[in-house]
Amino acid sequence: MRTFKLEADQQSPAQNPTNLLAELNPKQREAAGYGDGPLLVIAGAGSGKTRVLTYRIAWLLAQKKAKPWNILALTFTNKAAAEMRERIQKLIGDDANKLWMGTFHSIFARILRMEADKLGYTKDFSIYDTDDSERTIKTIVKELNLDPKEIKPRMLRNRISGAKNQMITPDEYEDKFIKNPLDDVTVQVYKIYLSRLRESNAMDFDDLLIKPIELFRNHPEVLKKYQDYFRYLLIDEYQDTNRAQYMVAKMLASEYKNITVVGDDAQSIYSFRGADISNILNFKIDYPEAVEIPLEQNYRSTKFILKCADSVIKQNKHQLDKTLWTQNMDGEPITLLENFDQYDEANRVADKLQNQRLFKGFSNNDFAVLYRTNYQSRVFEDVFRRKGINYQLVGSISFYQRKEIKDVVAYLKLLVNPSDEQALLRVINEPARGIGDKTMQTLLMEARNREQPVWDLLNEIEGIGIYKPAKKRIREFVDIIESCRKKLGDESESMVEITRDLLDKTGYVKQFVEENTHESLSRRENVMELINAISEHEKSRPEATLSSFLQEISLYSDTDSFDASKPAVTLMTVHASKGLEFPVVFVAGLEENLFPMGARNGEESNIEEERRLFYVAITRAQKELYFSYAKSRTRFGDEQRMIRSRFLDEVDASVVRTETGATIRQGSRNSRQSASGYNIEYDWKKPIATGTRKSSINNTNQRQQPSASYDGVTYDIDDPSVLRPGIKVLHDKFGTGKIMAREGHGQDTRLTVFFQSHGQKKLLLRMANLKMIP
DNA sequence: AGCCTTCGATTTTTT
DNA sequence: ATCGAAGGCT
Repeated sequence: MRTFKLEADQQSPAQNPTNLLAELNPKQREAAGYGDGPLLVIAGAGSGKTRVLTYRIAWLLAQKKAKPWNILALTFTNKAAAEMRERIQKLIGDDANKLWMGTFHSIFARILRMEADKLGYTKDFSIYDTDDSERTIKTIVKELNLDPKEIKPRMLRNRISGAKNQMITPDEYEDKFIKNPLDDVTVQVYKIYLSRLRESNAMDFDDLLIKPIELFRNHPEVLKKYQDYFRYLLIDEYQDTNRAQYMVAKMLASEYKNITVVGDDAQSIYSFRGADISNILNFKIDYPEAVEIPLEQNYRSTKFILKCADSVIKQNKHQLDKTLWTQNMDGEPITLLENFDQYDEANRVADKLQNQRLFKGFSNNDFAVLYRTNYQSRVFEDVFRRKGINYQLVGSISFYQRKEIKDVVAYLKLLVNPSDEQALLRVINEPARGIGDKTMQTLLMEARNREQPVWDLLNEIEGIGIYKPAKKRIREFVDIIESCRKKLGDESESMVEITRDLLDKTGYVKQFVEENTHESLSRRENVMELINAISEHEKSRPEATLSSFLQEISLYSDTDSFDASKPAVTLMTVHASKGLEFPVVFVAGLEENLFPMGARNGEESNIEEERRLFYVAITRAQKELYFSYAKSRTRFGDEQRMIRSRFLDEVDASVVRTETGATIRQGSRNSRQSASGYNIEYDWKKPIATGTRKSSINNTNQRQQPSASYDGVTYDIDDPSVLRPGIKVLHDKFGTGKIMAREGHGQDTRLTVFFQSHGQKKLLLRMANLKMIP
């Protein structure tokens, strides 16, 4: 948002470097134009953090302090990196393409590719995602004759990943942590897992951060090379770095100490994957000469939204004290939507949103619906589809996690990296070609005994005791892979052609065509889409290889696909929304055990992180903010009563209203309920802005068409889902009445209403033309 | 070996 | 409610 405007617009900053920082506020300018040495920028939500980073980079270049390739900027998502690069490009032009800018994972994957031989890897190493890691661990658990049902591979993976993140080796784990049999198993599996990865020429996500440290430690000359190369190091979202990221950054910066970190402790929401908030808190201890610059002016949100956010974060005990302020307007109060169930919730949000679009000139891409867990998106998708509201779903079931995509990718990984055992196991019998479980188990055992990669064994299966027909099939399989692999080195063969050839020979796509179901055809479509992606990668860069494609997609996340310019409502998790902003935000599912989640037995640290997450959600909003919760929700297939989130009791009640204008003051769900169980005690002294507007519209209607036997205030129903048992309504013919029951959804909603003068009536909502009475 | 049925978990959040 | 995995049957 450009709230700030100085005279800078008269001249493009790129044309006149001295004016480059003119459009920043004094604090921002101080940060962006800071000279050499460590710099800590504590940037509150919406305070122009990205702006500072982009201008700082542009400034460094303009001052000729560094060439573009001497600057390394690390972000948390590819999307953030791409956006920053784009912004810098606008300031300085195409030199922006030469900057080293990307996620920790992608940048270090690149470096590891270049230095792979020093670590005993080839540059074509595979990257294992969480799923690959878990499968590898499951294989190990089985080999140890343990029951994967008892010893859950997922749990082991979490433990091992946790250890790796904190850079605890198996030996150290053994020394420090063995207290029970489970720890024992963990160490055992951990050790085998590490060697299995190495044998497979594969790295998991954690390795991409740890291996550079190993590299730099064992090869000081390599470290020196990169220290000299990356003269300026900038790190975004520093509060979410884990131990390994912290270490690698420290190593790179130790020579010149030109390290700028930007972060906000209030927005630390990734501790579950090892993020360590003390990294940012201790920055000044690591670099005593560091200068700290706080950015506290918010340019994003209204005063009300900011006040709300502030009241939330103030509940946290372990939080740096800071207060954001803004010159923006007060704005509208925040509205709380109270709903029956998740369908009611989605419908209500949809109606509100359409209303806002109609009456306030918002468009679809001004809206975001944020929720705690991905599965909540389903209902919204359903309802939005039915109502014809365009939406874009961010995250959730990732394209690259679909089975058919993972299969094809595994084929490609196997081509590029023959040692990739996980890929081999995945595709050797996909589609089914008669190489079954028994055969593979035998081969795996034999491979372990001979300490040989399984793939090597496939070429010499003669002496191994396996089912005869399987041998022939294995030979056929090996032939296919090797014939395709040969083409890899051939300049005249395009990546797309090789892939097509592979899919042709293996019959992978044919199976979908033959099956000819809705499902299988969609799978086929997905595979075609993957081929498109390969084609595009191939065209994008002359030096592109299958290997570079695979590495790129391994680190691609679906949040990267978010497109702010799409004319669609955005649906995503709060986590995915970090760093983004929307004019109108709906925070859905504000219920105990959902948001906050996992708050059993009062683990305070956990709750504090949930609260920070809530804070992140609130601070995404620029102009209007809605909270919503459902009293009942279907989870695991059955209905559950939900209690509204404690967060709703914590927010500053002076800036939040229910849509009928009631306060949401604390304790209302215990002491202020009507007999029907709904809060119908209103505070009309402070009607919310939208309510006032609605009632004035309603008043004009009333004048044209006086209602039966009632002359009090009535309210138009802009959203039918407020009509619930206990609510008083006015009917044109029957006069005043009280809703007794409600059934059906949408167009079909029927209400049972008891009218004082006409008795009980059943009405079809869309025909009844009801008004609401306070 | 491959299909079919049953059973169980799944719903944190992500590179 | 929906999905994948394990186990039993052909």
